[in-house]
Amino acid sequence: MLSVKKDENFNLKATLECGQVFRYKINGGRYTVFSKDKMMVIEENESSYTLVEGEEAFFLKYFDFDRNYDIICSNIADDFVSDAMRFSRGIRLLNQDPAEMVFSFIISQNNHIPRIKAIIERLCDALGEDKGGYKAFPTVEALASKDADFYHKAGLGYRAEYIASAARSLCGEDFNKLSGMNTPELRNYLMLLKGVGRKVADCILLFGFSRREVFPVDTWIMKVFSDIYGNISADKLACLLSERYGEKSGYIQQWLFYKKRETEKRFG
DNA sequence: GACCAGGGCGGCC
DNA sequence: GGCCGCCATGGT
Repeated sequence: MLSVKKDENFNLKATLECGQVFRYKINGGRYTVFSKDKMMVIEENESSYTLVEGEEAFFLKYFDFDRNYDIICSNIADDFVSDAMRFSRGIRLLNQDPAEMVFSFIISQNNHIPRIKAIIERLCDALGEDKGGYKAFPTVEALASKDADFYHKAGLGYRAEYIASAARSLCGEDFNKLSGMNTPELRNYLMLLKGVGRKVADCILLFGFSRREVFPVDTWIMKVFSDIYGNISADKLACLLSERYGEKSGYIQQWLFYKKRETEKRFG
């Protein structure tokens, strides 16, 4: 049975709660994580995490274990960034399913994380394949089989037609081909989908296509940088930060996002 | 009962 | 290109 060290490079709870993933359950020291049609059950011990259910190779790829986080976390230029890094140390960027990210982050727009999770769970229950004990994330084909009215009744509000439209657009699309596109090309392609703007596209690129040079700018990141850069548009800020932080952009974005939300949760 | 949320769209200039 | 009002819904 696979075990990994519980150290400064892996904090499972923070990794799951930092807003990059919507399908997981935490019961004390027992974590259940869902991705595409897979399920992983992980138990936390005093010094390690043990994968008690699920595929080992999938687990290692999903939790980004082919990357060296000592290097990623070293030589951080800005003080407020290294502060956030220390606060968030142990967060790993997950390698998630591209299609699942497309629909999850369309749902995420102008929405609270608890509600995003509830909506996604409802969609899985209604349209996901029964895997015996749990439901898979719905396939693009399954999502394309329903119309906007169905999603409206599922409580998606004005995002109902976005989901229906995106599903129809992506039906039959070759995601391996998409993975071969460079980041600007792929961003342009994603932004052709209804309901996908710069920010949602960047989340899909970062979490679904492992483009670590991308720096998604949402309302929380805007709060972090508004006093530094003043009155700047989210899109401009995203370009600027991606250029400044390069391949560390995704990690830095996650540290800042997590710290901002956690501290505001406590005091605000 | 406001206010806000991992924003995007359409209309306007 | 940039700005602005609106969009459903429900958690806090």
